[in-house]
Amino acid sequence: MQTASTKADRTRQLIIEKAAHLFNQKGYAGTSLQDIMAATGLTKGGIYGHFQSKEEIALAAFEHASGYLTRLLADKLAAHTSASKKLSALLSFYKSYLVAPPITGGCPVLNTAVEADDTNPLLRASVVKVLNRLHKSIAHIVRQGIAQGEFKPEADAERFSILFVSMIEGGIMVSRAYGDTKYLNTVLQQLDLMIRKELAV
Amino acid sequence: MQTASTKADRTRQLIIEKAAHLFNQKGYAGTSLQDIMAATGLTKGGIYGHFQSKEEIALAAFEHASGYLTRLLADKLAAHTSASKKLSALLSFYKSYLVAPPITGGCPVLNTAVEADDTNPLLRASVVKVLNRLHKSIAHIVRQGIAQGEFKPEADAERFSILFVSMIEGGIMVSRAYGDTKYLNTVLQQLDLMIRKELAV
DNA sequence: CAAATAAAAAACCGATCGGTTTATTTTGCA
DNA sequence: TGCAAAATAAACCGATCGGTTTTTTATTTG
Repeated sequence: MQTASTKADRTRQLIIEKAAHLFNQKGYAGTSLQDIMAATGLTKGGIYGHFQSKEEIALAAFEHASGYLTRLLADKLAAHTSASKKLSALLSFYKSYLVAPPITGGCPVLNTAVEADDTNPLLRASVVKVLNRLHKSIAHIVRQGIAQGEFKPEADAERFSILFVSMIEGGIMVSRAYGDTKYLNTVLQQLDLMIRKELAV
Repeated sequence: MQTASTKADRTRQLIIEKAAHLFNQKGYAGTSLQDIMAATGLTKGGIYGHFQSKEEIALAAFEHASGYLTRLLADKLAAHTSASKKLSALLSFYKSYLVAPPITGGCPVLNTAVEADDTNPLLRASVVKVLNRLHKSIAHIVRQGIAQGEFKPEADAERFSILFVSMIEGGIMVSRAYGDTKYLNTVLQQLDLMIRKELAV
């Protein structure tokens, strides 16, 4: 089974990657076809040969960005077997998030959720899917930690994953608004404390 | 000293109020002059007699929205003298935030911060001002609680206010993405726990 | 290497963008 | 109540919006 990387496939991928950065920085409404044309070096005809609408590009771009981050994250997790080390790996992943963002413009989930919640049902649905995956994987780590005897049996996995995601996204928003990593760092530090005090036996 | 409420003043206020809801729901880039015209019943000429640009409207609208929320919040605080009751009042304020949002479209600080952080320095600066006021007032409550003997002397006021704001904003984002108050409620519950376990003597 | 096919450029489309100018209406005050 | 001033409507502006059609150029593949 070959990758069948035709010119079209590569061009489509180029559009998605460039658009992902643009949408993440300037938002869906704030990014124009002209922006995407300039970033890819293509004309409208070239772009619309691969996509039917701007929204289709945005959807593909968000799925690319979130998929990429999810893969990065999964790699960090795979490096450890201990549940608390997995959670620590997540924290260090987000610690480097702002200083060297994998996708320019902050967290695509946060950005897309905030813009799309009232205006774009398809994008919102895509955000919910990603959030579900994230929650599921964090809750799974906690349950695994309980099963392995690392975490207290009465630890609430769902509850912890909700706090984990909310706190990090909130910290990213505040830190980006200030242009100062201090806020996210404080949140990450608190999460580390919660892991050691509330989860660990 | 009379309010000097001329027709112009009232019209300007109408534009600001209608625009605040529009910008908060659809964002700055996603809101057009046409939208504001439809919401106010004015034509472009009528609007541009009061403002010089769309950005000026957005700035005034954000300051109106955040000022309004700040005042609502200050009222809740003024009803109590105990520091822990003040913090609880803040929690219950945000608990009713999603079910009956004072400004349609969620939290203006969150929405504006996410959209403006990379694109609009003036709006971003205005967001930072509001965040600073919020942090200052929460930290002040904690310090007051320490002085009144309600809270532990070693409690870290700055740190708590960072966690407070980040957690709530993160919870709002997640709950709005899902269309389910559960996530914000979990965060608020955790904050209540932190107040009783980490701050209270 | 040539024919068939796919991809991209170029030109074009109506609608809408933010913003301005000019006329008209409404307001407030003497 | 009438008149100046303020407020708004109406018409207009060039630029840009997202999207389509047509033509040219690359890329396949037999």
